Amino acid sequence: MNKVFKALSDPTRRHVLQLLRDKPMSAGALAAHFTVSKPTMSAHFAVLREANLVDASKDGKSVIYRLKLSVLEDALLGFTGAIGLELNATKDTKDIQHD
Amino acid sequence: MNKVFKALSDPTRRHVLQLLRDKPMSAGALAAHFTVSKPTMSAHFAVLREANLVDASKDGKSVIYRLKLSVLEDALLGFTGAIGLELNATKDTKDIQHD
DNA sequence: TAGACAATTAGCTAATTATCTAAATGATGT
DNA sequence: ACATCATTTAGATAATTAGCTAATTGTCTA
Repeated sequence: MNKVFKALSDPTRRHVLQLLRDKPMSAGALAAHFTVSKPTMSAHFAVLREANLVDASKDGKSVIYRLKLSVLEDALLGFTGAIGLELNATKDTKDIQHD
Repeated sequence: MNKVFKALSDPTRRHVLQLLRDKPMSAGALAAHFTVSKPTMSAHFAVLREANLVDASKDGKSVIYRLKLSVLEDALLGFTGAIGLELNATKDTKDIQHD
């Protein structure tokens, strides 16, 4: 959980997660949304992988990143639960279609 | 919001927030829960104040820290909303008495 | 097999962070 | 006024972080 919060402490990484919310994307497609260099983005991806927030799979020349929503959810719920902040997951993911 | 996530990236600071969940506490009382020095704790408090996550008020020789739950809630909801992670506040704080 | 393309690794730097001890500030009580 | 107690500030250091360019690895395709 500490790694998750460390990962979330950088705005670029939070934005990456946000981009991955809709659909998996390649490292290059993600990097295109930012002004920093590709090696810098690669380092951000490594932090997200290390926190287990994303999943990487090779597809030809590309690496496809996919958000692991449940890991994010667990970390956030773990924390809000400990704080007694009653954000509770509706878990009604029925109405949200992720293809 | 960035400052909130930066503040949350340190486990000591997250634990401080957790201790403040129940009741306001003095800097010294908070520091007593940790092994690091008091100046180090004071620096952590400064980060939490800077993020507007806590409120400090002087009471005699002591400084009393108080959690600002709504700021934490707003930052978390802002992020989960952007991600499309449907953690939603029940807001049934009826059953939780904060003095 | 050579070239092109996608991504990561290597190696570096500047800035930030967490930590410490010692000193300063500020309030209370004698 | 002075000693004491609570907390913060000053000043230093070691570790981490985000960023860069250049080089490497791996996969296609011509």
